[in-house]
Amino acid sequence: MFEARLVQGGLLKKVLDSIKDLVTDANFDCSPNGFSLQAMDSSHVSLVALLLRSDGFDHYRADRPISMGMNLNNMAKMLKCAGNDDIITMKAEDAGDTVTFMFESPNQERISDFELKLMDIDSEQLGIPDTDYAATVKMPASEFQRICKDLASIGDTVLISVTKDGVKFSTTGDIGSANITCRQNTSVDKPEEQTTIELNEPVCLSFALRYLNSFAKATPLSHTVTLSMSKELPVVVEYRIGDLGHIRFYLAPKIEDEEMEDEA
Amino acid sequence: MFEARLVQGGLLKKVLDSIKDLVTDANFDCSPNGFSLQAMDSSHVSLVALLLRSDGFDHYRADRPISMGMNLNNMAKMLKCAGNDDIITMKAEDAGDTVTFMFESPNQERISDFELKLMDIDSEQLGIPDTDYAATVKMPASEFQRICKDLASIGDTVLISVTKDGVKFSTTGDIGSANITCRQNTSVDKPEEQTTIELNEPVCLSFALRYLNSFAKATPLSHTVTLSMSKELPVVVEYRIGDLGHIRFYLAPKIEDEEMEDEA
DNA sequence: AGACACACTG
DNA sequence: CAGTGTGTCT
Repeated sequence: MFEARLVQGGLLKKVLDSIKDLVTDANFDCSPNGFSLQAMDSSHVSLVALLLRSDGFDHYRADRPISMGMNLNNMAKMLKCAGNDDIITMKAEDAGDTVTFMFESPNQERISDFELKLMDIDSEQLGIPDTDYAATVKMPASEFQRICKDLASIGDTVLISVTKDGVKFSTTGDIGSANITCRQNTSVDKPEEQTTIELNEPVCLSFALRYLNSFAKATPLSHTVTLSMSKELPVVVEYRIGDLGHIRFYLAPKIEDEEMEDEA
Repeated sequence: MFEARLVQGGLLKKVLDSIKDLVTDANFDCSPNGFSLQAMDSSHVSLVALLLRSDGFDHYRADRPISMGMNLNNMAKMLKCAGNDDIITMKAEDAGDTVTFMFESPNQERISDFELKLMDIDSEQLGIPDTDYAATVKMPASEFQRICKDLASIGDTVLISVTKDGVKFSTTGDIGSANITCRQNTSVDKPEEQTTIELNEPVCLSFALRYLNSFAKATPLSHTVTLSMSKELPVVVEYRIGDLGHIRFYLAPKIEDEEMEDEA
């Protein structure tokens, strides 16, 4: 038996909106630790890892670990039927083939329950090592989203260069080129408006803007985003979800040779 | 000679927006009692009945009853040319083949008139008996609209069950199933946010969500909607239009056998 | 011309 | 919070 109650149901709605365009089907793992998901995007290029910790829920019970395979578009469709301030409860039997979403309006006048059919999904759970990164940039999520959107109108690849002073996003395309530099600023009043850089070693990596723009759909979840990078390793784009957990996106950098392949 | 002046011209715009997708051509009846329309939708499944009482207009004159056949899409197109707070006056000669819509901006700075060609339309005027219903549900129109929209994303038929405690909307589809229950609440401060149930006998009827969603286009006309139901009889979905009249939609329930036909 | 994003109002 | 209306971008 699995049961999880989240008073801030709107968070779950936003979580699904942020990954349903990237991943079509995925297994949610319900364990005593929490409610989590790890999946490759449908083109098998990037990886999404979601964790909602059990202690972040208002009630949580997972008698034994179960895995629930869902079509994320269908799940999102059902969650759209919840109000943004509804309380959402998920329930599933250990051996059942459905999951139930219960929505309670804040005043309890309206109670809905939606039953979604589960599906069997092959999934390779990758072990993701907890690395120390050469550079970690923390910046306002909306600013990162804006930059990725703007640069995508010029080119399709962004070169991210981090030095101790700041982070530079560069692209080149048919019509010209662009560089956007964000300087470190710890001086701003509000922490969520700060851009901070932790640097062990300067890094300089290229990524496909198309995926970064997909990741940026998680912007409504958090004021800030964290980019963690090391040479030749996938970037980690992380959005914290209140005190509930986080969603992390992984994307391998483009290598020069690969860029040529893309053009072909 | 027919002439009717409505200071709240926006109401007429909304009325047309709410029926033009359901009914393409219809006769408006202009009589001393008021301005009314009764028509089947284009697939001959549901029925629309509109009544705007003469005393709700700011000026009203109908020397003798006339019937004006119009293409509702064309009429709606013309009304779109009126501002939402324009004063609208309709005029027609007894034997003419056109109707004139006059729009006056609130400050009288702009006066337009649009002439629409009338057409001959066959119409069978059905007598609608004034029944006592087994159950009448009054609820916020926006909530009804939301429920019909949400459920249509899951299934195509809704089962409406009314008991003295509340009204339950249920559907089933390929991806799963859903139930939304609204409890009676007369305690809320504002009457337009209340859900109230008048019950002689519990009822349980199925309807095609497609039509209910068309009916719900009338939501901008009123804060509340009334659903009147009796076993095996068409549901009446009524929106009051200020103190001007009402618009009523009728839809026959699905019978089990009919549902099977739909699948074929 | 249509769709999306933003800002505003109920 | 949600719907509407506007403005912008594709």
